[in-house]
Amino acid sequence: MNALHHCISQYHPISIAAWEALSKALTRVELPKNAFLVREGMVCNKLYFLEQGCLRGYYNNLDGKEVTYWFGFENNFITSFYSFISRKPGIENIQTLEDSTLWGISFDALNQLFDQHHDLERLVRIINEQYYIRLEERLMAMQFKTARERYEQLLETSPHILQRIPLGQIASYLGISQETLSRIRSQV
Amino acid sequence: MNALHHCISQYHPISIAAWEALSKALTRVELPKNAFLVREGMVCNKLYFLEQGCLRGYYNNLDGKEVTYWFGFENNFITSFYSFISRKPGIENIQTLEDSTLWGISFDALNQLFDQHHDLERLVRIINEQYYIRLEERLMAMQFKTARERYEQLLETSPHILQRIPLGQIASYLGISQETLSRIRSQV
DNA sequence: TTCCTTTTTTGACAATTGTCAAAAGAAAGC
DNA sequence: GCTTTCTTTTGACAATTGTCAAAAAAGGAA
Repeated sequence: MNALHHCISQYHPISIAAWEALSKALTRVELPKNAFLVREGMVCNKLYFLEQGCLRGYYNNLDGKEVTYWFGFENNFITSFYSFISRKPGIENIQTLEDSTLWGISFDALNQLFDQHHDLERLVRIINEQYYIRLEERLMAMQFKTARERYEQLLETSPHILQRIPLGQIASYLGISQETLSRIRSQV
Repeated sequence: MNALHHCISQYHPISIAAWEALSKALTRVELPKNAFLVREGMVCNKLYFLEQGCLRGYYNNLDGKEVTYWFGFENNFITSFYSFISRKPGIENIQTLEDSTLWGISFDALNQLFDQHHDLERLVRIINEQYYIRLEERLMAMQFKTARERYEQLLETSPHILQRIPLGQIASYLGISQETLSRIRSQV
């Protein structure tokens, strides 16, 4: 749980009371490789913090293909955001790509904590904002950069992805076919 | 200011005290068509609510082209999000596309209100979350849909954009060239 | 109205990326 | 070690989209 506390403190420090209440509400989750944390069609009731391992978010496209649009690594917050926020079934699956250790908190427990600890709600607001900025950057890249540029950007900003994730999933994440990504890599 | 109050209440009701404090902190801004609300290289110090009119967010790409990635209409919240949150200069310009009326609040004033009114911070957290979901949907479309599909989706979800915005800017927003969009339109 | 400016469309061609199929390479199990 | 399975690369070709240039259409101002 130290990793979570350290991660939190980089966003916004919270009171000891808030941290203690939060700690009590957390459940430890250990999953082997290729297990599912969230399945499509279900309401996602938990927000997770990933202490160790890695995961991907994907959905099954109409044509039957898996579409990976998201990876999670150590110290990332993980949930099926749309489902968790809207309380409706989501279309996304979240799957471990390695043996993983997470800490989870339920939607209800989190909202109760918000009522009791204003600083905890502030923390979450600030984290949300930072994740929004990241998403915005990704959208910009997707909208205005070529496949090659997106790959080179990934090499710079997240080289660890290349070492931990199969190429086909990275290609999907970049919005290109696996063959195109393979050709881009051979021409650098 | 009624429009703002109504808009807020659809996200999360706030106390009368919070609303009164917020009202006092707001400044009315009226801008003619083609005026700038935010300029690149500046720190954006205000969050706006658009009561009447429409705006676009864009930046100047390396090759000299304007890249439009965002439109705002009535009842939208408007800011240079990265700059407003991180307190650093942004690369984006925000420009009116029609005569517009907005209400603005400064970063400092908003954060002071957060300290005094927990429910106001909750409101902003919830609004942020809804905007995050919208952004996520846009990223999905950009990543996994063809130009034609993205245009048809825009026709369904935001037909008003077509009637108020020049084609070149819509094309940029969809991540395609104006010529391609023109051809897509002629083939429907 | 007429002129001038901006916006949209069209044509020709080039560049990028996708698809299908097969081969090569790497990893995991026995 | 040897299979078996999964992952990555390569080839050939098709489809999509971009670029440049010019024409057509639409909108504003005098």
